[in-house]
Amino acid sequence: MSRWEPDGRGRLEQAALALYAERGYDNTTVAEIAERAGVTERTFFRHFADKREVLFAGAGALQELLVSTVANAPESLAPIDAVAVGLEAAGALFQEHRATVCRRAAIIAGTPELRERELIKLASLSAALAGTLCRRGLSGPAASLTAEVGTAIFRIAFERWIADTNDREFARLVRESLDQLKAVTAGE
Amino acid sequence: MSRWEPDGRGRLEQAALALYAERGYDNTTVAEIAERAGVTERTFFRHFADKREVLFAGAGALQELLVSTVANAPESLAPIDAVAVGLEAAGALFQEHRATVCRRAAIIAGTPELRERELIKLASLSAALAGTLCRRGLSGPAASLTAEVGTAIFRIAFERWIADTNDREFARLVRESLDQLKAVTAGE
DNA sequence: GTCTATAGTCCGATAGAC
DNA sequence: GTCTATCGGACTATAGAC
Repeated sequence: MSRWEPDGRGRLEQAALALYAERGYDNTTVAEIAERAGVTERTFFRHFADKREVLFAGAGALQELLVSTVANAPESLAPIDAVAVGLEAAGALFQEHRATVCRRAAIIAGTPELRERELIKLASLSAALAGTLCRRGLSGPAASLTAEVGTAIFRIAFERWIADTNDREFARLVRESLDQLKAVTAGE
Repeated sequence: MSRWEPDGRGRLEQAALALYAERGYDNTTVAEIAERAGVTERTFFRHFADKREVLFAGAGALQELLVSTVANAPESLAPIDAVAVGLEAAGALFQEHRATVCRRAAIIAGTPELRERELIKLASLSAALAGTLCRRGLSGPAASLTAEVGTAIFRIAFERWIADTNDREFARLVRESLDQLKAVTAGE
């Protein structure tokens, strides 16, 4: 039996998500989140660098899964297709938590500050991806471009997955977006 | 003769750029910027929504130029090539202010907070571009994808333009990146 | 766990330009 | 008179320092 309830970090994440959804991000103070989680304000800032970061706790795992999947994809796959395989694998991470992921997405979409944070997470994803592609033998500029295109596909597939009422699989939306991309860039 | 020196806004922009470069973004307060510009802190916040925005005053003009160029590009051009033409035109906006643009880029690159803001400006660019492409008759998803790819090319061409010691033309770097993109997505 | 700097908001007042 | 730019000061919350 410990002095504190366990998993303060997890409770902070839940409290934040709930409060942001209830009354909006701007109308929620860190003090309120901490109170609902049963910890002090100070504890919040020990777990999360700032008020936004609490919504992006899972980003690291997503990035790791994506990168390792791409790194281990068959050599025979073209770089862009290796990336697609990685995106499909990453998609599986939130495929089962659809309700929570959607709530979270709605909060982010309605708050410019949070959109900024989301975009820099995606930029970090893109940089990590580019590094992995380099290690697969792609030249620097080509790797950056492929990674950027990969995250663009991720963004758009995710958007469609959220909006989709038919609950189609994320992996399928990735494939569709990739095909469309190939069509769009095939010009000349 | 007016009560105040004219163009307080412009002076604030210059003061901010200078101070951010001298002592870093984090070590500069809004009060200091205002003081150097000869206005009060309050005036700063009437011109700029926050401390970051002062570095992105020109973003609106860039976006307008890009969008109108794409909107007026020949119908015969494939969407992705119309976007490329727009990017080249946008590039001309900073081609002549190389020194200032580079200083600004260096400050942004070294400050995560500013990178976030830059990314959301690019996202706004992408959204505006997608709208224009829709008006050119492209379907929604294809327009979003093309716009995302277009801003990816912009990002990478800009990066290379900044790093380039040979002072190659921005337009040329856009073309090179586009060609590379076509090669990278041509797989299968 | 407390203390503090600073970002950013809100109220109102003032003075010139048109 | 209306419109727009300025200033003054008090106020809250974030975030970092001690």
